[in-house]
Formats: sequence, C-alpha cells, structure tokens
Amino acid sequence: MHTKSSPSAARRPTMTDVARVAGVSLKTVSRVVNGVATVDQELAERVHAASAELGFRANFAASALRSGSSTATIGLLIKDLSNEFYANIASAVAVVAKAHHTQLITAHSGENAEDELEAIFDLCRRRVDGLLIVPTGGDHSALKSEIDLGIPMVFIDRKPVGLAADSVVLDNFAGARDAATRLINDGHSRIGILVDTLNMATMRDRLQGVRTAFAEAGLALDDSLVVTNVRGPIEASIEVDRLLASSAPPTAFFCGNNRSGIGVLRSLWQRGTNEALVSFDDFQLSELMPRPFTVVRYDNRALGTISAELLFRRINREVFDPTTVVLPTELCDRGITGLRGPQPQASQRARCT
Amino acid sequence: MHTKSSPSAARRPTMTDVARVAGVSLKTVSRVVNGVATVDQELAERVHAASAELGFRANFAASALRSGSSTATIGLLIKDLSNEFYANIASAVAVVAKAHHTQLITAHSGENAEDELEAIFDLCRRRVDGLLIVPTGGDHSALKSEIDLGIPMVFIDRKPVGLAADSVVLDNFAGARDAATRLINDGHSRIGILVDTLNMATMRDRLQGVRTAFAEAGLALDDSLVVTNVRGPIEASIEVDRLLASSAPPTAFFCGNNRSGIGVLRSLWQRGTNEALVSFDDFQLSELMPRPFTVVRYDNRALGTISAELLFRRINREVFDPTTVVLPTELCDRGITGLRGPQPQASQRARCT
DNA sequence: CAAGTGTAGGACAACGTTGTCTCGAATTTA
DNA sequence: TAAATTCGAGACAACGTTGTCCTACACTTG
Repeated sequence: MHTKSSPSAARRPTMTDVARVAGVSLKTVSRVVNGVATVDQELAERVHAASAELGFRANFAASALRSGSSTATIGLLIKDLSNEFYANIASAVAVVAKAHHTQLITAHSGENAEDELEAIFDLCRRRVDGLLIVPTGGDHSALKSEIDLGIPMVFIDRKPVGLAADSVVLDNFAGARDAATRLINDGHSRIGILVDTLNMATMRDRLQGVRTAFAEAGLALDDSLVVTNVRGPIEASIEVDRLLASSAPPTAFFCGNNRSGIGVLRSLWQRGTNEALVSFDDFQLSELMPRPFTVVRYDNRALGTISAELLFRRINREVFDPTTVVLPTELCDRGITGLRGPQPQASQRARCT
Repeated sequence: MHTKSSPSAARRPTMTDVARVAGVSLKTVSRVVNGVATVDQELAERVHAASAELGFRANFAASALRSGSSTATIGLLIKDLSNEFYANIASAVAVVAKAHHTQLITAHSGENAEDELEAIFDLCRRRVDGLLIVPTGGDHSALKSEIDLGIPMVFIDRKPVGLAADSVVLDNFAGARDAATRLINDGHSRIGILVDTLNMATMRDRLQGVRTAFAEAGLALDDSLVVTNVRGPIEASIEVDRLLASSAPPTAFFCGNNRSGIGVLRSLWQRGTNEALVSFDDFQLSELMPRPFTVVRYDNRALGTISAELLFRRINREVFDPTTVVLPTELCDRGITGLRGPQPQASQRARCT
C-alpha cells in the first residue's frame, strides 16, 4: 500500500488550504497572517493551528504582487567574492541590508560588459528595490530607462560610463600622488610603476596621481619604468625581475593594487634586496609580511556601507540629484625602505594596524 | 508647466501597456516575450518596438506565480562574508548558481539560532528552489516541514542538528589527529590546545582528534593545556602568554582554527621563541608569514562547489536519500619547528602552496 | 464551389494574495 | 423595544502574467 502522493510531490499549502482546515474564509486567514487586530481570538487561534499543521508560509511574491509593495530585495552586482576587496564590500552591504529588513541578491558579473548588463536586467525583471553595482567596465547608458522607471542604482568603486547616477569611489588620484610623493621625498627618482589595465578609471587615476607627484617634484617619470596590464601577483613578479635586470633599475616600486603589491613583495623578499615598495590597497595580515612595505589604505567596508545607505535613501526618495561620494585614502607607513633611512625594527612595523 | 507625472512616480509598464501601444492583444505580447514562434513577423516587430519604447521588462514574480515555474533562486545562509572561509564558500556557490542560471540570495545569519531560523523562513516565503546553510548552531528540527514541502537543503561545514538532511563537511577528526600525531612524532608531549567553543561540532571533532592522537601514542593529554572558547586572535595571544608563563609550559601549540592560529603566530613571533605551531585552516598569504608553521588545509572552495552541486541535483530530483559528503584534509608542512629538527630555510617554507 | 484543414490571435480564467465593499450580528442608545 | 452604531468576517475583484479554449480567416482539396 502506498500513500496517495509522495511527500516530495506535495504542493505547498496556500491560504485557501489553511482556510478550509480552519473553517474560516480565505480573507480571515489573510488578516490573521498579516496581524490585523480585528479578528476574533478563537478564529485566529484556529488559523494559527491550521497554519502550523500544514506548514503554511505566505507566498511573498504573490503578496507583493497584489499589494504593490516592494520586494524588499536589493541586488549587488560584483565580480568575485573570493577577492578580499569585494568580499568586504559585500559583507558591509549585507549588514546594511539586514538593518533595512531587505534581502540581498548577489550576482556575479561575468567577464564581459554584456554579461553584466544581462545580469542587471535580470535583477530588474525581479523588481529589486535598488541596485548596487561594482562595474567591470563598458557603457552603462542602457540603464537610464531603468533608473527613470524607478530602480535606483549606486555604483561602487568606479563611476558609471554614459550615465548620471550615484557613485561611491576612492580618492585614487590623491592616494597615488601621496604615495609617489613619499617615495620621491625619500630620495627615489627611479620608481617602477605597476598598474593593471588602463581601461579601468581607477588605474588611470592612480597613474595620473603618480605623474602629478613627479611633475610637482620637478622630476621626469621614465616611461620605460611604467608597466600597465599587470593582472596579478605572478605577472608583477615577472615585471620586477625584468625591471631590476635592466641597466638603470628602479630603486622603488609603486603598485596600483594589492595583487601586484603582493607579487612585488614576494619577488623582493626572495631576492633579499631592499627596494622600497608602496602599494595601493591594504590586505589582511599585511602587517605580518616578512618585509616592510607601505600601503595606501582606505576604509574598504565603508565603500559598501556608504553605498548601501545611499541606495536606501534613494529608495526612500530622500535624495534627488546624482551624488558622488569620494572616500579618502591614507598612506600607511609600515617602514618604507628609503634610500637614506635605516631598516626599521620589527616592532615598529605594525604601527598603523 | 509641469508634466503630469514625475519620472520617479512613473509606474513600470506592463504587458497591457505594451499591447495597447503595439495595437495587439495582451496574449500576443506574452507570446512574443516568451519567444513563441507562431506570431506574425510584423506583429512581433510592433511588440518589440513598443517594449523598447516603454522599457518593458516582464515581471518575473508574476510569471512564476502564474506558470508555477520555479523562482530560479537559491538561498545561502552564511555568517560573515568578510571571513575568508565563508567568502570562498559563497564565491564557489555563486559560480555553480550562475551555471544553473539561478540567482543567489545571500542571507547573513545573525548571532543566535533564532535569527537563523527566521532568516530561513523568510527565504522559504520567497519560495527559493533550495537552501544552502552554514549553520551557526541550534536545533534544526523546525525545518523538517520545509524539506517535506519541497525545499531541499544542504548543510555546509556542520551537520544539521535534529534533522536528516544533506551535508558537506570536513574530516575534522582525521585532520586534527594527523596534526597532533605530527607534533607528537616531532617529540612534543606538552602541547597547548586552543579551540573555539565546543558548542560547535567541528571543534568537538577536532579536539577529539587530538585526544585520539595522544591515546594512540600512549601519552596523556594534560587538560590544563586545553583551552576552549578561544574566540579570536587576541584571545589566542593572551592564552599563549598565559600558558608559556606557567611552570610547565607547552613546547608546541595546536589551534582549532586559523583565527587563533594567527593570534598564536603573532604572539610567538613577537616573543621570538620557537615553539611549534599547527593550525587548522589555511589562509591567504600564510606562506609569507614571518615564522614557519604548519596548517591542516583542505579545499575551501570545494565545500561550496560540492554543496551547491548536490543541492541542484536534489532540486532536479536526482538524489533521494540524505547524503553526507566528507572532504579530506591534508597536513601542509611549512616547516614545523620540531624539538629535534633545525629551523628550515625560508626557501623551503612554501613547499605546499 | 463547398467542405475540410490549419493557423494566428484574442477572450477568459487562474496562480496566491490583498484592497474594497457589503452584510449580518452584537451592542448601544433613545 | 426599536433604531442606530459598531465591528467582525465573507464575497469579489484585482495585481501581472500564462494556460486553455475558441473563433475567424486563409488556404487547400475533391
């Protein structure tokens, strides 16, 4: 003998089912579920009992559809959570979302800009209340209609291209200029510059910051020491070896992000040489690295927190004009190796942790 | 003069709006949007033009509600994305979800088990196709009805309590036993054991692994060297100092997770002493730490990948009985400091990166 | 040329819920 | 005691979409 329907084939109970079991009308179930006070105590208890017995849970989508209320969902478009930088943003966003009783859909943008747009459109079809986008590149003008139709967007770390929208970015220019100025003041004039692709505005700004520092110091930046399209630690290591093998090697390095910073660090540590190193982006445990170096740091979580709070203000129609928030950077000296200065003691290294 | 409705107040266009603009029936719009082939070329073009003009995007929730199709969404309940361990799981899950054209709602479990259940119920109301849960503790028997009603769940890193469900976990016992055995074989008999709360089965299993190693070696584990409820690096550092100040200090440490491992590492490095250290969990850049130590490592991303793949198999009804997948661990020797052996060279350290 | 065949597109109902309205009963008041 | 007032609960329609059915028209065929 077998049951009429296997458990896995069981349909989820609806309010109609609960109403039947409780012996009340559909609408009364709705009232009880929504906590309307004007329901008879006894009927309410029958409804609760029936709900529990059947395992009823109101269909959120149907409810939102009928009542026209929001989906209490925001979308976060981000590249890769296994990258500490993005993970910190996502974590901070999640905290703000939870505080606003909102669920967070995290969509990973694919490799190309087309994938990214498609992912955004999918989130729009799901009627998210708003979008947080860490753009990977490409043009965003196709999103104008979505903004006009009421889906607010905040761009994180990079401004949108071809679109007037909110963004929260770092002061890449000033951070890089400060870093390069520090190296120059420490006596360096030949500095290897390693940055990722200049398709990214962040990298362009950082490189421009370095150039400005050189100009301000009245120095010429040797373009043969500027390496672009450095994608990761391994490529960075290779470039370090190449540059140091040249006839006029650099005495210091500036890295456009922490991935190349780590590559340079590893390379210099293995060589045992003491070229100075300044890198954009701090990272976990950087103060425990086997060799001192200086980072351009900033409040990584704040990128997420401020973006999410801005998004919710826009969802609640508290802001109107497109805003750009620029977060400051800070030069964090973990004992940069100057041409003149002595190697600092281990105990001094972690002074800005 | 002002427009009749401000752009921000604009209602999103529906199929009815598109039908009106295109001069066709509602159903024809539906057919075009869903790519039904039997629509006249010219009408289809009118519909496409009207859609583009209005910025129409089909309401995914309404579509799913009517057609009874799935929401193409899974939920991931996780503690904190800024923790590398969880971020790697989330990242791996996201890749699998994307391959299945499924969106991922990442819900952060709060501090207590009650919050966690509430977050799960919210995801059930949203009719996710399945749930991935990294449980923080507490009893999960309340979830049985949800499983019966067709929401599959896979538990990650820890098995559910009071519930028969799929899980993907690490071989904590074997990993800890191997680690302790290594220390014992290197001549250590007084080993400081630092683990987090024993409320977590992972920690109980790891401690049990250590005890087993001692028993197998015919040694007695001095319980005064076993410290539980070590919550983070700072607490770990304090405990190291306390244990080393005792009259019979340990000559080695075993840490139940990487957070305490880092605390111990920092403490030992600052002291400049050479007690041996083995820690559960590898972490980024661990091979660059200023002092060698050994980790119990495992494929962190595989926890996410295998869980997600198992979940989708269950969603597709390809599995029936509750399954537990146990992932192996591996002792990764970065130059453990034995009582007998010499300090290894830096170049040897990174041999299992 | 009449009947049969095929096909495109529209009318209608329904998914699970909630807003609006109405009705009946209980309670109050003159 | 009858009318007025309250208040709880059910009937009905609607949110935006799709499944089902049906009609109208074009085209074939004996």
